[in-house]
Amino acid sequence: MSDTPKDDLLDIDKFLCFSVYSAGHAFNRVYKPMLEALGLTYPQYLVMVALWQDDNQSVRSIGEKMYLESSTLTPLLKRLEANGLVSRKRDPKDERSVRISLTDKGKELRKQAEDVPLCVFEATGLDIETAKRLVRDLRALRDRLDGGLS
Amino acid sequence: MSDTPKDDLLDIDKFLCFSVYSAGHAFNRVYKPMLEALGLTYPQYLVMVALWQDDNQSVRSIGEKMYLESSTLTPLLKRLEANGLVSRKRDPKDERSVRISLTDKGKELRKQAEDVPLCVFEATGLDIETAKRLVRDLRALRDRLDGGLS
DNA sequence: TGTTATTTAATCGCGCACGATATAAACTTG
DNA sequence: CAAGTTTATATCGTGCGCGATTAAATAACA
Repeated sequence: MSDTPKDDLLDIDKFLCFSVYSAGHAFNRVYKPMLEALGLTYPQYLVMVALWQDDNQSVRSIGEKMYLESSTLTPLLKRLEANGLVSRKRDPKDERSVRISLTDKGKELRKQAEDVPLCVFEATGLDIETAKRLVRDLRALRDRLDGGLS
Repeated sequence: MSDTPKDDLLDIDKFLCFSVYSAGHAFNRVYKPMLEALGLTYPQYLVMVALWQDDNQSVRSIGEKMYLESSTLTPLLKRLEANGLVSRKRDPKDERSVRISLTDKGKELRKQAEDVPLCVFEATGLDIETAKRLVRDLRALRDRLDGGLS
């Protein structure tokens, strides 16, 4: 009633960016205790999922899928390497790129991480349809936001 | 066809956490160049918005609204203080708490930041109804995720 | 061919974000 | 009022996340 269209816009925008921001932190808080048992952080877990889906990727390929820069990934991957989960080798066919492969230990971890997604999904309290719609909306949002920059 | 209900669940969950994660980064990327002109980072901007709405808050109060710990806010607020945007003073009525107040410069900045929200909203490419629904869903999601921990 | 331009990672500095811990003020009990 | 507890902020260490820069390898082309 008291809102002008402009106030409405400003409010929505403020809370949209913030609702994404704080929901991201909330996810982190839920994942953290579960992943601690696996010796992974939340971003490390996401990288491992990408590798479980598609092993032996270049840093560049992982970066494109995760929307992360090499300045973020290089140290993260070195930590995964130090924990014995992945190996980092220069590609013989193109020495500029580094290929990331799962070690046996890294492949093993997949089994131990098997029930994490379901636990998190239950923590969201969402039904499948709402979750699907949220995923669709957020991916479209991200692509719009990123698209405007390129 | 090939998806069992379980696969379905796992996929949705994986992408829900990731879609929030990557949308958060995308927002950051859109805000960054706009806020650079104001000398603010994205989290600093959110704190300033909280103060523009309600001046002279305690660190604790800001932390509750932002879902951030004092270990995050203290250095952030010191940077805002160093930039002359806020003042930090112990509350005489309770010397444990620190009250954060906007300086004149901090109040001035509000005008310069006035058109940021609309620019960002336009970058989202969303209509008001979709944005409102997203905000509602994400806040509910965050509260569910956080609620399970307490 | 040799020179230039592009691509790919790595490095560095800064600013979050949080858990664990510390410290000091305020409250609670006996 | 003294001793122990709870509260509010600060400090420290670790790990992202990114822009700017660097270095090395490859591609492009005159």
